Amino acid sequence: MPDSPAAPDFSAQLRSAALRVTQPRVAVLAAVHEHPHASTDALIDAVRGTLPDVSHQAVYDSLHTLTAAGLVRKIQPSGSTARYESRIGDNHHHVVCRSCGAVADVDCSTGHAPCLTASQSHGFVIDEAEVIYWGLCPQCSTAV
Amino acid sequence: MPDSPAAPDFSAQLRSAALRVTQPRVAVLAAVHEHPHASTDALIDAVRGTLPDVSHQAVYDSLHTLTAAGLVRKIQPSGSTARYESRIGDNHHHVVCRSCGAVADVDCSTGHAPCLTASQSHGFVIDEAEVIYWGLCPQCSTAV
DNA sequence: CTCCTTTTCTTGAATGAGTCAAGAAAAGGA
DNA sequence: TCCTTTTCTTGACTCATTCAAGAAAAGGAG
Repeated sequence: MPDSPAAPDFSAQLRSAALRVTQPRVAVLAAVHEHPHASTDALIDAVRGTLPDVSHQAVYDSLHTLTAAGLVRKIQPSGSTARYESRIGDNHHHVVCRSCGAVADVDCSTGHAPCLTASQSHGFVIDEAEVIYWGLCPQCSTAV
Repeated sequence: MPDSPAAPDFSAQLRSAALRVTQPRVAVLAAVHEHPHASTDALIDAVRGTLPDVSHQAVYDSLHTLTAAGLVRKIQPSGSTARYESRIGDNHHHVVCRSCGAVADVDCSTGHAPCLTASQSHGFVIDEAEVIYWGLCPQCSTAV
């Protein structure tokens, strides 16, 4: 009996990724969905909202596992601790505020796996192009 | 009397940036030029090659100062510690090996401040687009 | 050239995100 | 329901980076 029809079925996501369904993992997955771009610390707090006694380690482990399984994506702009998001597989990018660290999503404008074409690859086999736009968020740029 | 005509004049660079010319700073600047994309740790070692008794703190301070002055650029791909390079002001990007962490430069292919155009800026005032290409370096991709 | 003020460097301790490790508990197939 | 494997808890630990206080060096003034 699904109690929240609108919410994605996290258990099913875990199962289809061949992962065991555990309370911490479901809670972490839910937290990442609820708080896009949240830091590990913020996620630990969020998870403890529903599961008061999870260890930080369980959250770290879950995040690693979920990231490895591709259910969650880890981003880590310079000067920031690790952040996670649930929007995956659509090759989108991020804008990061230099002042407050706020993060927002940006779709890939150029259309076709755009930035994936490096001018010289130096023999590297490239599989992903990560783009981070740096600047100031509305609040910080207004606060002169 | 310049003893190394080919080498950039680091003292002059410091002076024109209105920074005091100190041995640690000159040595750090030289080390960054000699070892592009080196980690802080590697730079500390390099600097101690010429200045055996510098404290790690002096190197950290110098790197901060030089970065703030724009004489050096800091890059920090996910999962890596801080790295520094002396190639600045030409808006180039990087390829990073997922396996060994090797870094190489990539010029901006699209020509005109390319990636600087985000599709939706969410009200952010964007001043820089940072691109990191992820993949495997020649050695790591060959070592099957 | 010498003095004085300011900036920078040394030394040593502290912070904090993230990891490691051993045993206890939970998941899920037999 | 039992058993094996995976995952979680607990608690210690690592390592890049930062903080802080005093000592030393830089460089302009005289």
